[in-house]
Amino acid sequence: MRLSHSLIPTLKEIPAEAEALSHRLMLRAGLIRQLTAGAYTYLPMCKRALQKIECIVREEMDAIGSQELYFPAIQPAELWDETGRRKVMEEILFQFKDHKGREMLLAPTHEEDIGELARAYIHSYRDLPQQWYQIQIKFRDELRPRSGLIRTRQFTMKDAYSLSTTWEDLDAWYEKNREAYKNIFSRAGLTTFIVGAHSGAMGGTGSEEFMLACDAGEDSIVICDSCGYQSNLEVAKSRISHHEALDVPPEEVHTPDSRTIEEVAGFLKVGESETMKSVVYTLVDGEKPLLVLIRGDLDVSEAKMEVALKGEEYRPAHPEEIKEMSGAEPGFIGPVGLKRDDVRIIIDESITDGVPFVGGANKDHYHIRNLTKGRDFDGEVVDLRQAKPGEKCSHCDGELRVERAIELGHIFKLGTKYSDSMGCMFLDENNVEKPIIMGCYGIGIERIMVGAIEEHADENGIVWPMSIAPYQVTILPLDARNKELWDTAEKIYEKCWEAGIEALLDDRDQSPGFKFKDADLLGIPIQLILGKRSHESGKVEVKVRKTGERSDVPIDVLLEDPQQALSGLFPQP
RNA sequence: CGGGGAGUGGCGCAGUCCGGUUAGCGCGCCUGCUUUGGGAGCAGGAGGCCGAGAGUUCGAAUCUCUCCUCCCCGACCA
Repeated sequence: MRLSHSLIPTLKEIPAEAEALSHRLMLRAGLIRQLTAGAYTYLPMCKRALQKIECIVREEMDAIGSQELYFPAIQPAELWDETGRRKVMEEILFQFKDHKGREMLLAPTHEEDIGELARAYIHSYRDLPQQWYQIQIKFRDELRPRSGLIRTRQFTMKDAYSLSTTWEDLDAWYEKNREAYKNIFSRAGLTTFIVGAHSGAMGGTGSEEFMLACDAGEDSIVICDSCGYQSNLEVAKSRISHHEALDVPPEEVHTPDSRTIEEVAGFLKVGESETMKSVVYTLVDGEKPLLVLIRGDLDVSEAKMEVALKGEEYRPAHPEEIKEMSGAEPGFIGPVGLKRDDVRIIIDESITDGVPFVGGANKDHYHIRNLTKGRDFDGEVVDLRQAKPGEKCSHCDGELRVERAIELGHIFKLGTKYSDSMGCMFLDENNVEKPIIMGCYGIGIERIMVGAIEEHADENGIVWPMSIAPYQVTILPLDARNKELWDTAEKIYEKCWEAGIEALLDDRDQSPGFKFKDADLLGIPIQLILGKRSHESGKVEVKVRKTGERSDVPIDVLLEDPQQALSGLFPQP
């Protein structure tokens, strides 16, 4: 590509809307242009990088025996009514009617299609196992798109689905995909963490995420440097120290207007860790109250809550419901003296037997000192606590640290959730009908690109890993009036393409400084610089973008066999 | 959805509080001349219904109301 006639609109100034590093660089390097919130035009440089990424993903998927197919993005809404997910995912669905008035939607994901396809074609254990995948656009009307391509309303996903007859076979596919993912990310030049994750509404029996540490990420991961434990913060385990058990009688105290933990602890002059937080929810099924108890200085992880409730739906209780359940306003709730006797109580492990805490009295403006679990109240004990940096690792004596991270991929053991709801059955060798056991494996294509920019960029701009670079080489003839030098540049450019090297030629009439700055910003791995001096001595200067290293290569050597002349700078086949 | 911020040529901004010639600056763009190893210089030029609508006024980018859009934090996020 010749830069003189290219759509690579680089910017000297940083557009005001961009904060994330990758977002700023993508705008400055002319990769993307925003059309509306969460929807970007992918300009040529961006499109090329994405295509490279897709190729890598495709190769690795094919290598594990996964078959590529392609589902429609437009879907009949009934398909989504079948699994109930039209309702569940309502907020993020783009819905519309076709010209006949039929209700349609743009697919935010494709499990329904997999189910529909599997039940149509898979009938026997002889058909299994199989894995299907696609690289497809997804539409999600995100509540808040953000940070350039990190969270958008339409994006490209590679989603794969394994179909197995047994749980052991699911494990095998899960492992194969896990390995393929490692290959994909390392080939794309990314350093990823594999962390235990929350399966969320996807259901299933286990899941892991592939994360890239970066400030612009939306997730937090917990890392223990001494034993290597890694987890998504929302499900991370940690150890905390507990206060001593004491046998002191409960005592009601007047705590006027002290509602929050901070106010209560301050009023009674005790530490927040000596108080107990009571959070009230309503279980949607049956509208029953749920009381969650946790130490005052700690927070509940919603993800752990979902796990504890095994997917049972819940919502924060309304103030009237709280009043009705406890007899007191929010702020004075506790486990003792509740109005209703059908309150389900779940207790975080931070509330240990025998340790006295200050908790709500279920009476306005009163709390109770020395509430003690096992003596005054009890309930199901589960781990609900969100880990914090500085806490002890649950596996060793190390200290946990927390880093921001971006989720690049997620692998799930789905199990039979969709097979059950959509009737995806097969007959086994004993003529017994069984549900297909599924796995599901996703990768955000754009996020690989964003991750590569985030991980490798320096103060001068993007630094593409060779494997996903839009072009491998950029040629910079510095003196537009020097006809001979210009011709050499043209020849090198032609030769590169003949040799299978994707080259960019900066044939614009610009100053050397301008070309250098632009080349660095664009981040093409190799720069071939043709200046007057080196040209006169028959040489081209080769600059490696990543390291800044420079070396000279004779022009005739380069023209003879560019691949050979630049070998060492290209990844080995 | 809660909180905060912003909409003025392609990009970055000033002007708005306190209404008043022709809306200004830098970058980019066009023409010419000079320049050519880290975003060149000079000269000339093109490009704007100041987010939309309604109102107040002799007069609105500026004041009032309504709406729309975008960004950031949070909530949410198979």
